[in-house]
Amino acid sequence: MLSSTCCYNLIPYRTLLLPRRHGAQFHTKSTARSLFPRPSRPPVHRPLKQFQPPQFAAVDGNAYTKILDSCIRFKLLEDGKEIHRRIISHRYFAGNYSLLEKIVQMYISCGEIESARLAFDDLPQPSVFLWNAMIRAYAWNGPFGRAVELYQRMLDTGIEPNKFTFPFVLKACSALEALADGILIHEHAKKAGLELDVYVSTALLDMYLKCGCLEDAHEVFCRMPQKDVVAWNALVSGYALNGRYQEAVHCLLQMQRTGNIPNPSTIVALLPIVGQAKALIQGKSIHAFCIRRRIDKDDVLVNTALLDMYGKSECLVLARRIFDSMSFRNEVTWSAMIGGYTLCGRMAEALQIFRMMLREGSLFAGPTSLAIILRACANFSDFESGRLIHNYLVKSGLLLHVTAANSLLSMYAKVGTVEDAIRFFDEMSVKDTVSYSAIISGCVKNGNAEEALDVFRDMASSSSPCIDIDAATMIGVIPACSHLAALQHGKCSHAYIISHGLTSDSSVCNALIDMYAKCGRIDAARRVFDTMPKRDTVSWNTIIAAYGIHGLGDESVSLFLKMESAGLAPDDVTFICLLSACSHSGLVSKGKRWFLAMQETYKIVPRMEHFICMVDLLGRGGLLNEGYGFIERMPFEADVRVWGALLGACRIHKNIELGEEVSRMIHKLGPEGTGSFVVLSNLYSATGRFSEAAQVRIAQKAKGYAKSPGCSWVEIAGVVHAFVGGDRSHPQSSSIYRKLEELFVEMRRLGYRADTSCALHDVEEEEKEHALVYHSEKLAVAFALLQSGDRQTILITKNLRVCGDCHNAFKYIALATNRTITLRDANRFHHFKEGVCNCRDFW
DNA sequence: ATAGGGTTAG
Repeated sequence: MLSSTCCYNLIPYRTLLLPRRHGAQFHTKSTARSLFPRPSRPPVHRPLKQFQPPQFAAVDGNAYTKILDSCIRFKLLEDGKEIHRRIISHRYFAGNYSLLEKIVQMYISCGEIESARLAFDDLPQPSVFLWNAMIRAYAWNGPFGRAVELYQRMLDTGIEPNKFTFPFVLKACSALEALADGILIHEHAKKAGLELDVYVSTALLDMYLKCGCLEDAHEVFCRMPQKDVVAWNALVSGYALNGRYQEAVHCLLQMQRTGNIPNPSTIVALLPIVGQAKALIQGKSIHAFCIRRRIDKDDVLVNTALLDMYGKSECLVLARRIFDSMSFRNEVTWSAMIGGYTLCGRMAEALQIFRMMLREGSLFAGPTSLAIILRACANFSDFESGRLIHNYLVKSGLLLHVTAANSLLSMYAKVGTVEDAIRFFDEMSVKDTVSYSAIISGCVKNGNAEEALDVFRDMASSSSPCIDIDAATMIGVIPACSHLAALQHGKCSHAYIISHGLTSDSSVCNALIDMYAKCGRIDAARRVFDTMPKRDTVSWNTIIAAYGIHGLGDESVSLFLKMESAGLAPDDVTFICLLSACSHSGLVSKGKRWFLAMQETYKIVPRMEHFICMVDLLGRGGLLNEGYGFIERMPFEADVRVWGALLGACRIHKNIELGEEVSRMIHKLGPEGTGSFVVLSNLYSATGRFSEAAQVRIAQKAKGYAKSPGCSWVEIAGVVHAFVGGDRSHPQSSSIYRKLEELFVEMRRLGYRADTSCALHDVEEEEKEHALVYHSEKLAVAFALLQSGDRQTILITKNLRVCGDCHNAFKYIALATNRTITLRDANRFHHFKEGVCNCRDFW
């Protein structure tokens, strides 16, 4: 800053020190400034000297002290700096510590923490007051770590902290969630006999709550000599923020019993968790309390919190009533209303409110509101609205806001195409961890796991400080490994998780269990499950499903029973996992019993998915007619997937009459996807009715449904090699085909005969056999045999279900090569060893 | 007071 500007700035002090000419009090910074408007041109013609007494050194410290007081009060930085400069240049003041302390205070009040610190460090012996001021400055503005550091230095210097020091440094600990430091400071406060001071104990309470140590917080609270509403509110909000609904409500009741009346802050702290718990009855009674006490009158915060609570409890009528009755609404109010409609699946109203917000509310929709509306677009696959919001984001410049951009990215990843999402991702000006995580999981959800791993590699090599791989990222990456059955990648992810201390995160472990199971390593999956510190419902569901796809249904059932004794209630997904496990292991009667128990004992209303499992269970077990009757007795109309399960079973058991009947039902519903066409066509082929099979194929083509090509892949030394049927694109194609020919000679010698009923077309036997030879899984296994070491287990993954001939062929391949081969198809695992497969004879 | 990325089943 030029000194001329400083000269000008010095003018006001004189005025300030004079009696109030304007007869006005200076209450705030803004009034102070408005009373002294800056002149439009730099007042170089009014040099400082004009205001200096004839002998500068004769100005005593008192005058500067008074000027500095004004600087502190009105945050006049430039003026303060000038005084600082003068004090430095005149050694006369060098020993005037109180003046130098004022300099530090001045810098703090002007928000110049670094300058304050420099001045502070120059002082030989700062007073306790100044230590406190400096610690407070860090505790309020950050960096919070500095506050703790300074506190430590204070102790090292031999200064006793007082009742002001503790609250400040504790506030910094809260912000850092630095529990260890907090506990140490608690000890110091105890020793200093200040633990029970109102401010210290309130700060301790707050620190423990922010660090999630509710028990310690409660202990501090109990010992507080006077518990005011503020302390009670702190406790309520602590429980609420940590998701402890029961304790929060209990605390509210206790508070009232001891004569403390909840105020708006209490209500606003409590309501979010009431909404989360969907505790509508409690919510209503809180609402009634608000009406009785009239604390909802014209209070935006209380009303918005009430509205949000009703929205989260899916009680839109009451939410809307509050919304309509509010005379003043802010952005949060509108967003909460939109969020409520979104949660209940009412897109039209959600969008309507959003438009109203822009039109009537004369509000600018901020990043948070847009995140909510974009989530609505994603949930309802409303791509068009999403694009409109994209426009709005571009126009308003909010696209530069990472949160808003990430919401948009996630919308594209969920409802758009992977290409759109990737294009948008590449164009994002700022990317952070969330952006990367969103695109990775988006790719996986759209079936492009390879792309996901590519993005992850980019992410890992990025040097940006905003990008660090966290638990949520890994939860996106691990399923990519599961999809590809890329065990090496999965193991690397596991290593990363261990080395970065993420093993305590249940969701990460759940993803790992799933990954190991889908990569054929049920043993490793179980080890993760057994060693994880805390198992939630998803953990149990995952391990039950894991044994299910390995055909170990009995283990699934016994885990289900263990889940109960571990004190976790099974949910609807648990039963889907359990029933499909029974189905894959042929445990028909057990499955039936659990389906009944689910409704009677566990009071779970079966969803479409449960019926799919049951039809699959009955159908695979050969009880085709029972399956048909089961569908007819369903309480709601069966969808394509339920009939598809039965059709699949008809194919396995070669029941053509029922198959036709079922396919008629499917066509009545209108085919979704291509599955039913393929299954029906294969059913005809399997029973030798090739012309019908061909007709189905033609009908499928005519209606524009393409069959997704069968594809198999295998991971060799960390690289995934993929094959489609008859593939000759692989660089080692010729040796693969040669290997396959060799294998066939040996397999035929052992008794293998091609099962041509699986071939799709009405062609000569020999030609059919030829088509079967080059099914993708056979190519993959030939390649794997060429590449992998002698005794290694081979894992092949296929996107569709394995055909009967390949299933049979794999038994002979395992026998001929004396290997264990695992084949994971769209449905389950097949382990081939010494000429047999662990799965029951469904083919 | 609203709040971006996340695991299981079919």
